[in-house]
Amino acid sequence: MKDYKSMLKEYNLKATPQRMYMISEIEKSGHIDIDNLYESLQTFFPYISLATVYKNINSMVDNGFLTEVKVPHKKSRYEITKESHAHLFCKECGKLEDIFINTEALYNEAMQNSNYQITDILVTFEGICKECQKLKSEG
Amino acid sequence: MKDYKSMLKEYNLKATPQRMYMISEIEKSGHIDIDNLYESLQTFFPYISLATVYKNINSMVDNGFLTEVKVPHKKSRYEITKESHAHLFCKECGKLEDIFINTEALYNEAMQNSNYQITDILVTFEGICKECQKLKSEG
DNA sequence: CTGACTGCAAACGTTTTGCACGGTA
DNA sequence: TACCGTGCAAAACGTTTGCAGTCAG
Repeated sequence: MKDYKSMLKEYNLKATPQRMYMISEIEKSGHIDIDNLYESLQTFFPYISLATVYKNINSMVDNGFLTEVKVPHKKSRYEITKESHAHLFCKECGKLEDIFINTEALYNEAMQNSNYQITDILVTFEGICKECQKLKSEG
Repeated sequence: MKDYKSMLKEYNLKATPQRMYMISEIEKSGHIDIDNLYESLQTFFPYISLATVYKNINSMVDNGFLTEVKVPHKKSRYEITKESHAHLFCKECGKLEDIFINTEALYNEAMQNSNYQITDILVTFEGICKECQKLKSEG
């Protein structure tokens, strides 16, 4: 298992087996929602409580170790906090992927056209992924 | 009152007083969440049910008359569907505003760097609005 | 050893549903 | 008149809380 212990310690969280497995699952899937996370945890921890999953997700989000990603028409998903990036969301299969784009122009445009002091830019591209395009064309 | 009747008819919805007032409130505020909408409806319809507000919001969203806007750490807000635009969100006071930006470059970048067929781009700028900046500096 | 974490059950807030009545078209 | 929309109450969800026992540091 990766060095999840020190990752947690860095964020002042105790390294319990449940938490370490949560992190490994989130890392593996990239983005995961509560229900899928709970389900996959159950194979390792048959008696784990949904409340525990919520509590851990909340504390990890609160101290910045995880980031919540709101998705159109779906439950929120969680990812390990990393450098600023955008998301690709497939509205056919619900898949969510990272995409790194340059938001400097956006930032400048928004700063010029508003009187906000902008601190973050959230970008989600909605569309159809390659696999779903193929499925549709094969019909 | 504006021509809310024909707006609703266009979307195959019956023009009830409750719905027309809902639309006028959403239009007036730009973006509104369920609770505030319910509250403002009560001054006109003291016996209106929250369930009615939900049912109407859902049917209007379902057929595209309204659009749901997900906001960080807040309940969703609803706006009358209009041409593509981005949002400014003040994380101090929670205000949400429209901002029109050019997303062509973004679109091109995402099309080139992914194999998605992109249909929509959701952009939210998070920051601090002018009024809250002032309040903070006066602090 | 102590405080933090876990699992369970209950509580809570939000949203949806079923139904009888009333209003729109 | 027929059907859709309304209000009410109850149900269904999703999430949080309180508590007693356990574990990580």
